[in-house]
Amino acid sequence: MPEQKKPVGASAPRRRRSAEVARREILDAAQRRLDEGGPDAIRLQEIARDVGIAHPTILHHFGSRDGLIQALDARAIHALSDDVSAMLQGRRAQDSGIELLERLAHTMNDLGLARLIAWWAMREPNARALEGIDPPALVRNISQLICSQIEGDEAHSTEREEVVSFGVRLAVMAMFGEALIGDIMSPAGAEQRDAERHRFRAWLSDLLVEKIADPRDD
Amino acid sequence: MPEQKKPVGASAPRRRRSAEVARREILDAAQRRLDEGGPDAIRLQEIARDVGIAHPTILHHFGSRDGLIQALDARAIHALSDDVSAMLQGRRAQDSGIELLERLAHTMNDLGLARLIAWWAMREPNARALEGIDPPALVRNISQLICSQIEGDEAHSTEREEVVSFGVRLAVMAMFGEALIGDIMSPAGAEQRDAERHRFRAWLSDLLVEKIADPRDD
DNA sequence: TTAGATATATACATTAGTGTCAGTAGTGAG
DNA sequence: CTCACTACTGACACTAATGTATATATCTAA
Repeated sequence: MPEQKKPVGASAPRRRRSAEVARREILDAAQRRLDEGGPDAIRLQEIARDVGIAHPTILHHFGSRDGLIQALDARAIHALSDDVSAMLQGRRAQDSGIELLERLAHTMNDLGLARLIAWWAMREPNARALEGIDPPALVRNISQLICSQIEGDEAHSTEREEVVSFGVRLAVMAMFGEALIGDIMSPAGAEQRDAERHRFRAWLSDLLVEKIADPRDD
Repeated sequence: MPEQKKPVGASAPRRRRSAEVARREILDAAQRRLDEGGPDAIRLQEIARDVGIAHPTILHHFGSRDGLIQALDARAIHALSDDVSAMLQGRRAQDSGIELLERLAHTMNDLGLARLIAWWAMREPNARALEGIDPPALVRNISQLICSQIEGDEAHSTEREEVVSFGVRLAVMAMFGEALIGDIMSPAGAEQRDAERHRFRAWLSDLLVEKIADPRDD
């Protein structure tokens, strides 16, 4: 009798997710791997183990490793874009300082966006847009919104708009940098880390609001 | 007759470098690969081809791929450390603003330090020191120097020193961020890129000098 | 010139990771 | 209940990258 090829003992009971859920779980696991071990840690077999599936299942859902990475990029970018849209909608001038910074920091840190963007930027040093989203346009939108809030819809000069856009970009870069290397540079212990970060953001927020609100140049 | 195992045709004339030179050339090539294609592009065979050697030669000099990467890290970190030391030596209060920023930007961009640090931070999310160098201590040194320059060696308060250290860290994070994602966020075309960056740095420098020099808190 | 040291080369072994294939098992619709 | 659909699996093929073993060429020093 030929040894049975099929059942082979009792394989683990199979759990069947909807395609959507499966994709989400896989992406979450991949994100976790990226956060914890860097780009090299994104390995189909390990991700599959995390999720509790076999690695060909990942290929079934994403086509290839590259497809998975692209989906990872796309998800993060759209999360950020939605975030920004929400900001643009909930337009309140007063709380814009610290709250915007905290929100940005949250997206960069907790959602792992900073790492993802950094990795992406390393892979594609010359890219100008990602997933159909145009970062300069986002920056410009935010800048113009802030301009109009400050000056009450008056026409603002080009120089002024550039300064505001500098401020926006500084905020983004700072939160990006903080997410990636903030811990390394901070002298604070693990307990005071959060408090110190908050103080830093408050300080930065003050700095930006002050400099941008006062149209004092030079 | 057994086919000859030895000479096999005329192989390319062999160039012999000193170990030091060989190591440097290999590291340079690896750095270039990292800059252009990200971490995944660091492959022994390709690096070897760039240098014009066989890949086992790299292993001869660095022991393993990991050894090469560690050497890459070490070189960059020490370059940065030396840079900082030089700053601390050439202590002039006046030009400290824009020149320090430009110098930082140069190290981050042209020497590829930003990419290397980003990659390193992604691989070792929980590291506190690298290659025996303690970033918080560097930050503190610079902060104290700036403090004493401003206040003429008076005793400065702890709060004040924190503010200054915030400024230093903001500068580092901003230049780090600019090196990695500055191009993506900038609306400027390739020609005006440099000019715009310079304006941005000048603006940031003003911002920092202004805020830090004036001990006006709240 | 010779001898030792070592930088470098060729050829090969090994492994790890992606991708393929053919079959299995949940699930929902009729 | 049956059937079609597809998420899922195990086994395997393939590739590419690291690392090893051993030989050779080139430099320095005596």
